[in-house]
Amino acid sequence: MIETKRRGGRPRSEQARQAVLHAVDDLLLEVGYAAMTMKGIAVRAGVGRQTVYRWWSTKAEILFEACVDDAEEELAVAPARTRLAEVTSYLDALMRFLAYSPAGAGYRALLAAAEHDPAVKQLIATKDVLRDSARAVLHRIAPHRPAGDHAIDLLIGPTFFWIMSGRDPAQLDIDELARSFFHGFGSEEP
Amino acid sequence: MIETKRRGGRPRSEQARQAVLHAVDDLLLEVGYAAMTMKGIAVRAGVGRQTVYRWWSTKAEILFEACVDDAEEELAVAPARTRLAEVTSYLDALMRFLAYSPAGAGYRALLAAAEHDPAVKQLIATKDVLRDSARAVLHRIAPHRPAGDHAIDLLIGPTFFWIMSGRDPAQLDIDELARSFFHGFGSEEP
Amino acid sequence: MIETKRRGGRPRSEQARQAVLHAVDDLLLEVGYAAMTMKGIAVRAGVGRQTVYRWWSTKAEILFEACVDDAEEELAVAPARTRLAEVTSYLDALMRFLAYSPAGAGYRALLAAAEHDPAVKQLIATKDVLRDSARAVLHRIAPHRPAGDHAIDLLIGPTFFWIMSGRDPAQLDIDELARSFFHGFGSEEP
Amino acid sequence: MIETKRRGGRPRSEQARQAVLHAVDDLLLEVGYAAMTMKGIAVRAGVGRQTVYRWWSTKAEILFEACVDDAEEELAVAPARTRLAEVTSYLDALMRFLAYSPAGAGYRALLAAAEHDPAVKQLIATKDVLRDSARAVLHRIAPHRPAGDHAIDLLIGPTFFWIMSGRDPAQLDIDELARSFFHGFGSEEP
DNA sequence: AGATAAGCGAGACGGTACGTCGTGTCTTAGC
DNA sequence: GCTAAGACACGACGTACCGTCTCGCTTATCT
Repeated sequence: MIETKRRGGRPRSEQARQAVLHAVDDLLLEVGYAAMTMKGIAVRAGVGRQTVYRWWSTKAEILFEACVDDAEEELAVAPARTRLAEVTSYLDALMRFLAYSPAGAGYRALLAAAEHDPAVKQLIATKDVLRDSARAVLHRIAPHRPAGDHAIDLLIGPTFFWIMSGRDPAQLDIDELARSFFHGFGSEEP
Repeated sequence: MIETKRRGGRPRSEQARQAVLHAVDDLLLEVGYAAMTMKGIAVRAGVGRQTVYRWWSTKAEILFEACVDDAEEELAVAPARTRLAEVTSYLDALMRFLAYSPAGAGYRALLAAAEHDPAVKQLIATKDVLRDSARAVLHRIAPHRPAGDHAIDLLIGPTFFWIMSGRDPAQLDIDELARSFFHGFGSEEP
Repeated sequence: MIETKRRGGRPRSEQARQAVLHAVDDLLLEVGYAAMTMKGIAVRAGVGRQTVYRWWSTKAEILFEACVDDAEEELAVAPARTRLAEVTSYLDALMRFLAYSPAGAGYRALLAAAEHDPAVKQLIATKDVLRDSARAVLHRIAPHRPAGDHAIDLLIGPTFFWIMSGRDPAQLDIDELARSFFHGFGSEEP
Repeated sequence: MIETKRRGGRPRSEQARQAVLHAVDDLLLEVGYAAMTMKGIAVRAGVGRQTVYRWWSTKAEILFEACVDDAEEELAVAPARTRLAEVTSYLDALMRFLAYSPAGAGYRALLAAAEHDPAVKQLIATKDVLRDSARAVLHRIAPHRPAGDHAIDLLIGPTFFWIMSGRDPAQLDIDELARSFFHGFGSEEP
């Protein structure tokens, strides 16, 4: 039996769990990650503080649980006709995720928190949604290639840097980026 | 004259200023950005808390002032014989800065803080050391090109993403990255 | 039932309350009222600062709660054989209270603080231990009189002024004061 | 020569001295003794902080200098026809001084501060305006008596206690108090 | 007349208490 | 035995005032 041992007692309230996850989603957009507190989450969810601490250690854990599923879904793009279209479509999804999606906001907050806290770094390493999504795309457009990290970084890096350095997402030229992915800086000889 | 207006009053103590900047440098390495507090900085610097608040609003501001000069210096690479060597050399400096340099640790902490605080985002936007350094390199290897943001992102992005997503810096293949910068994902047709 | 409403939540810690009251008692004697701080009280009591602020607003409130019971007890004198003996005995208790008793030191500090802070003035007005004690004595020696404020001031005033103006308590002639209370300044015609 | 030794240097600014004394007077009424700060006094007087500290150690010293002359003057009553009138007139002046006069407010603040600070106690002991004024009255109405402390306390005490315990000054029966000063609590035998 | 010296307003200095807030733990009553 | 409520010890927050110091300047007396 995989079922966890339970010897009586009130079972965990799924309602409380959902309330906490939604509270985190809401608070992230309303006040931002830094101003989001465990106390605030509990109050917003209408839940006791101990109930929060019983199931999660930090706000990062809650946020991770709250946004990882959405993130995976948003980064999974449908196959396209050409390889260029496939990459373009993926980069578009990536940009939208990082720049506009609530789940993406959560992910960015977690990445930032990871920079300040090794525990968070370890947490998000358990499910690398960004690299996984890119790997899937690369596997489709070049099934005979190993799809190593190198290609993944080439694919994600420029868009990632654009967003993370605070540039306007609307001014990112996805098409040009997709072309450069295949052709590089230019035709000139290095 | 650029001279600051002074109508009496004790002048600012350069000694106190240096003590605070050094304290921030030290504390960043010793306890990390998250555990660094304004109070801790003041105590470590042997300075009154009001003196810190008088000249800086947040620890981010202090850290920015403490590491921006070093960052600029570390990212300025000497010209190389070939364009490939130039890029390789730059990517190496970039990787070392982001992954190993104390100034780079400060910069990463600031980037992360910017994700949580718009004020910090604005602060680091006043002096984009990363983009500026890449622009300088690109100007040398392709003087006839405008050196737009697109090329900058292609150059920095992959390395930046590698480091920021927590990968081992030692396993980053700088040479391959430099080649790909010129040639793209590969010879295959999109 | 007078019972306070309680719908869950950890109950107030009587231990913490006592610790705070004792800390105030101790600190008043050790460092004096002026040097006594909310922070110092909390530390001395081994209690969080929030716990102090949760139940009291100012050090004056704590001190009031800490010494009002003792004050009442010390000012309640046993009935004596003659009216003169009764008054003498009361004035002696009053002098000892104001000049030597720890509770009296607290009361003097509160009277002084009331002079600087209307809130304290209002606080000590809720339980006028001095006037109450005098009223009790006057009621015993002259049950047929209304025991108005006038007589109370005649009774307490001289001793009170002697102590509050910093004179040596030992040189106060209680017997003479008691006699004067009945006979006034002297036999001379006004 | 009593003149202080001075071998050159700018003389003390009488204008600054007056500004400080007036600032203290004003601030005492506006914000009260407790909220009055050395910094606030300096700012209000338009004077450097060091200038205040150069001539006075504490706000109590300034206040003492600012109100002692007025106090003496206000407590000096003109001779009256009868001894009863003399005492009544004095008690009235005493009540007005303690309850309504700005100088009296300063004096009450100093008395209160003395309760918290021995230095202030010592300061106001150098010039006991209350006892001095009462002694003068007693000397006039009973020149053949030594005018010891006992009579002074009988005279001042009741009014002093009335005011200091926060009673409404308007409800103090000066005439009754004056009569009682001569006759005591009543005709009953102790 | 020039030097010397002390007072002046301004304001930064190292400290420390303020009252508030968030932390993670605990102890209730209620379901 | 999980829940909501809320008190607990702890410590950082940013502000205010402490008393001291260091500026440039002014105003006097003493060579």
